[in-house]
Amino acid sequence: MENRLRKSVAARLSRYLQVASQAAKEGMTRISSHQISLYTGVNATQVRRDLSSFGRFGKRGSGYEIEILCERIRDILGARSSRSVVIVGAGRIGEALVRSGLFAEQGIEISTVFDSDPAKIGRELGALTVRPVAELAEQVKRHGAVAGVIAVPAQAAQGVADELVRAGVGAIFNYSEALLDVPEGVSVQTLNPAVELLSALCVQTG
Amino acid sequence: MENRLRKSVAARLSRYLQVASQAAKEGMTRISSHQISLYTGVNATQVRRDLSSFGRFGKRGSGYEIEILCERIRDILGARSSRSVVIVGAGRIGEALVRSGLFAEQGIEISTVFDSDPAKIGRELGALTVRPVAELAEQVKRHGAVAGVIAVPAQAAQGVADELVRAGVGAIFNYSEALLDVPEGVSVQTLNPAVELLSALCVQTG
DNA sequence: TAGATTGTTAATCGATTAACAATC
DNA sequence: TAGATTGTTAATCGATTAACAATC
Repeated sequence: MENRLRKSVAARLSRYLQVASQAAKEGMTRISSHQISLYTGVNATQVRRDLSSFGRFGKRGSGYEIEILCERIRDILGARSSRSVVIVGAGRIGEALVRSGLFAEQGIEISTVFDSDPAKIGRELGALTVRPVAELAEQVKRHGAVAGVIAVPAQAAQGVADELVRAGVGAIFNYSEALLDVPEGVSVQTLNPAVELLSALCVQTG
Repeated sequence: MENRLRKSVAARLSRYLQVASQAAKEGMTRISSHQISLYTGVNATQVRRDLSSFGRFGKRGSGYEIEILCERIRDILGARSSRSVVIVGAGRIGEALVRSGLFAEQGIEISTVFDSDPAKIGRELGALTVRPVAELAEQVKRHGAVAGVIAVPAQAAQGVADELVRAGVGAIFNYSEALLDVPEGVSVQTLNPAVELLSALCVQTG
């Protein structure tokens, strides 16, 4: 229970940090709980409560100073993150993830990108080089990766999941449509743009 | 309140349908609330309650027949969906969405894909042809699109949002990192793979 | 000062969980 | 029959919302 609470708070803090970082990039210097609410969909009172539980760093009348806000949230999340993940599949989704600057912002390192297609191996993706899937276990261990992202076609997904589990990751993020079976103790989350969009569309236009 | 309840239920039903459809593709014929729970992350009791509120179509002892389950959920969602959306941006995310079969499965039509890059206009993406952004308002009206997906770089996102609003869509799904400002009455949801993954990672490994 | 927004309390609502009779 | 799973109830917990004093 204690753990569950902390996790849902951490997930929301992560969203606040993303919004605050982007707001800073767009030249804003202060942001209110109401604005954070607009951009994240999280209730404004909830935003204030989440933040105030870690100290009073808002200013009544003017909101939160973005620079301080980012720093504080990074501190709070930092204790529990600074983690490394690997991505399997250098296709559209894999590439979009690797090229996103959001991970670095939250102290999460994408340590390696794998693909099984010889044509893709060796290609540069941002700062990374696509490596052969055969190196998966070795690289996961070397970087101490805690999570693996599956961004391969559905028919290859279970095989990749098995290899990730064997390599020792505790969490899998599945961007394929496949239903993955993993041993107890390993968590799987299916997260693909179409799934997210459909759920959201049902909520919006229901 | 009534409306809010229905919407959250609709979003969950959408996830159940996605899992059931995929299970059918993988050759399964029956599925239990526990299995649906494993694959969606929604509590098994919640799954049973959501489904039983629309009638008793499970079989005690053996679970839900997938074919019947899909049919029933499609019926339930069908009443409120059968909608059309447009996608702006034929890059990695736009392409991933267009090529996903999940939309058709839920009676949602991706009616048009736009891009501003002359090199991309005219390209075939699945069954669609990439069209110039200049046609946006005309196409939104012709297809009665209720939602627009923004899958363009952050610096172009606000302009696209303005055009979507002017064209009359009520919901925007924002896959860029930009913070969008829209008039009251238009909903915006930011949904990008990196954001989703980061939130999920905080939940998993916090 | 006046206006705005935080931090916090209290009330309500929805989700989660355990439990179990009904029944396939 | 025995085993499994649904449909449903009851208890608990977290999220949402309204409200407002404190204060920048």
